[in-house]
Amino acid sequence: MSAVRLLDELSHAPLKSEWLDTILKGDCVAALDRLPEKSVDIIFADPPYNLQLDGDLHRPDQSKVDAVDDDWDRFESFEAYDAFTRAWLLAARRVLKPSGTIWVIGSYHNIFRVGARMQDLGFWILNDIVWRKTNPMPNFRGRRFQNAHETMIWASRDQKAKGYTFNYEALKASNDDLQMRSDWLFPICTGGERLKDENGNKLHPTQKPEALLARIMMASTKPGDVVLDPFFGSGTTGAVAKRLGRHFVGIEREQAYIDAANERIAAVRPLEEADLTVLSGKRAEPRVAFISLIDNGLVVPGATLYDAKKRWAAKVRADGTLAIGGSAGSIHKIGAEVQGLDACNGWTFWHYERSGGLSPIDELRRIARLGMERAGA
Amino acid sequence: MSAVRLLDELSHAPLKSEWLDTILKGDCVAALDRLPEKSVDIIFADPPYNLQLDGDLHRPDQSKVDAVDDDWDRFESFEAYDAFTRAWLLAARRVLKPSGTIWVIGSYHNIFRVGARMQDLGFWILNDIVWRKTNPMPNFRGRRFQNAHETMIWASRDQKAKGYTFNYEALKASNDDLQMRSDWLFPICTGGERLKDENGNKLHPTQKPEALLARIMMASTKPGDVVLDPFFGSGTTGAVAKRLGRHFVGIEREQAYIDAANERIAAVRPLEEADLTVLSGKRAEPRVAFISLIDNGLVVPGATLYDAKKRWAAKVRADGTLAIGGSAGSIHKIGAEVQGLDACNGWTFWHYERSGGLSPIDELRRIARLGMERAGA
DNA sequence: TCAAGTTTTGAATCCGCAC
DNA sequence: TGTGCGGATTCAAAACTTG
Repeated sequence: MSAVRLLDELSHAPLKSEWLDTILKGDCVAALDRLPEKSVDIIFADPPYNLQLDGDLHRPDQSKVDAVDDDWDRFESFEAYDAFTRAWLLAARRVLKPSGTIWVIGSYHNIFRVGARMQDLGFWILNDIVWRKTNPMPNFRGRRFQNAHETMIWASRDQKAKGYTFNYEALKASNDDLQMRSDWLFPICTGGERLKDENGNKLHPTQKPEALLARIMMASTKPGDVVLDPFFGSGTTGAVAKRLGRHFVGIEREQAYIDAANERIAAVRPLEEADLTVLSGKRAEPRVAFISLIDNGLVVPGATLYDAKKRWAAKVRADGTLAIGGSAGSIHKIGAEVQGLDACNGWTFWHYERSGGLSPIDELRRIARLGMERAGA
Repeated sequence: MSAVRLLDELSHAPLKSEWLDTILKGDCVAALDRLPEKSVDIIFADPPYNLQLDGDLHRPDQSKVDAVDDDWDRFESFEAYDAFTRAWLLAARRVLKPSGTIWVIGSYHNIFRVGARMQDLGFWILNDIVWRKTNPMPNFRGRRFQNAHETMIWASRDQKAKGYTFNYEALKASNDDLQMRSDWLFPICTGGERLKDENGNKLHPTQKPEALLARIMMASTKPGDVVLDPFFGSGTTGAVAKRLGRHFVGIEREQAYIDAANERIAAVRPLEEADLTVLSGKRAEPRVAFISLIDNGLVVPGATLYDAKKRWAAKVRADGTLAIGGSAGSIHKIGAEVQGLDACNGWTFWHYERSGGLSPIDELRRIARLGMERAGA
């Protein structure tokens, strides 16, 4: 693999072959237009999400949330965002080989608009993939569900496109011999992997985890393929491509990001060819919510639960809380309350009645887990 | 809850009040237009997915997969599907209360188009929710990832809409005291829950699991609310609404589905009202003004309040304000000021001296609330 | 040097009533 | 319809501090 080079941002001439494994500086569409048509095997795009944030958000401890308020994420309107999306998708499509595929990541703020534009332009959606975050930011005001995932769209160039790369067998082998599902579980990018600036602050507000890109490339590219990233940012795509023996092309406007990405990629050591076969994903231990026992029919609303000695009896409500006397709350809260303790494991404290007598609801949790494990919860 | 009734499909006159807990037969938009505006609390919509299936799909054992190939799932083009989507969303929006919310479920075939149209019409997305299936159909050809989830969009009527129902505390209590995430795990609808026709075949190709609808209603409705489902199908929404003490309105074109849904809903026994109580948090507690503690004699003018570590001491004045140094104001303002913060909860920050040491004035608020309850305030 | 406790932080469309 | 303000609200993991 050749060294990382930086191309002249002022030129508009078509590029020859020296663009492989380099970062093109400049506007996304202009840079794409300089690349030869049908020249890249896959595209990974992490475009601005158009978050439309309004005012500050504080945590319960009054600290301020460091929001994404960069200029590049501000658009006048949905129409402006749509026009931007259409333009870069069109330019990207020209560059993509007929058998190539494209990945686009987004959140609910933008992904629906992006997906609709992709379909309008003739891209053929193969899957939507959910990146479930192990450690998402909470919802601090308690007014919505915790936004715990992002969505990726995987599409071929058009409906009739054949021969795209999908390493089905390798993915299956890496997933306990089960075919890989459309929901993936990864932590967000933190720790040593997260690039920092000279002040120790995060260099880029939306750096993606390398594991995510590795899964994508292992699934939909072959060694030696060319991966294009039109919103290169901190260069995760380039770092993973180099490590996995793929070529990359990045496009990025900001010099600070380009410099950091070049340095980052230069430090990457490619894997030995023999190690490129299978990369395994991480599994999390399944957590069972009490309400899922109700969902599964293992517990019925209105049922009574007891402690082991039947000193207390509490009623299950449809919302998944327990009620006893005047108070209601989670199985843990109510268990603690009746005992006058600060904390209590409701799973082992509360019991349900069955033929032989009382059994802890933890048994029901075990049963529920059997179903969840199949889903890799 | 009144019995299920079937309304005349030919009439176009506006409906009076007899539409509650009934299924309206006919075209979705025409039926919506007959309902009063701003009359339903939430909408759950499971529109046609526009699957665009092309030819038959066979399992490895050569058996044919029973695909969704009904007429109602066929559209000429994306444009036709968009027009259909826009029309029913617009009609649904008129019927929704200003503080109401809407849920729409779909797959990658249609959800991006639906989501974009929703944004175009002014709906404000609150979350996208991923339904992860424990038992999805495998991908038989091994050319894509196993399509193991569907996506739901939860949105308010418009950006400024306030006061929508979200039972945050109940959801959290039912989930091991962790806030509910945007990825949910449920099995697909099978077994006894799945409606069968006279030949023992599935009655409806896309019957949704009741647990999914129960989670939705427990999250975003109160008992007695009205739930509208403009694509009623086999009536899952009605069955769950009745069981959970909510009203429903269904719209459906096919008589066979209407008949099956009516029969199904008639067999549902509602839960006891006591089991339907929704856990509410501090936000729902009655307001207590700090000065009422003085009125009640729980705090005496001239008393000194401290923070937990006695770093600051402030004096209570007869008008219900706190004074410290040169400044005076509410318990919250002064608490924030001494800490140099923008905001502060004075009830938990300030403490009063008693025999055992310091106690937060929030304790006094609780005592005051008990008095208010006795007085029926 | 290690263990234990504390602080920090991450793509966030994050309030509702009274006046 | 806008403005003011009371006061409610967080999970996982890394980084940092203390013993």
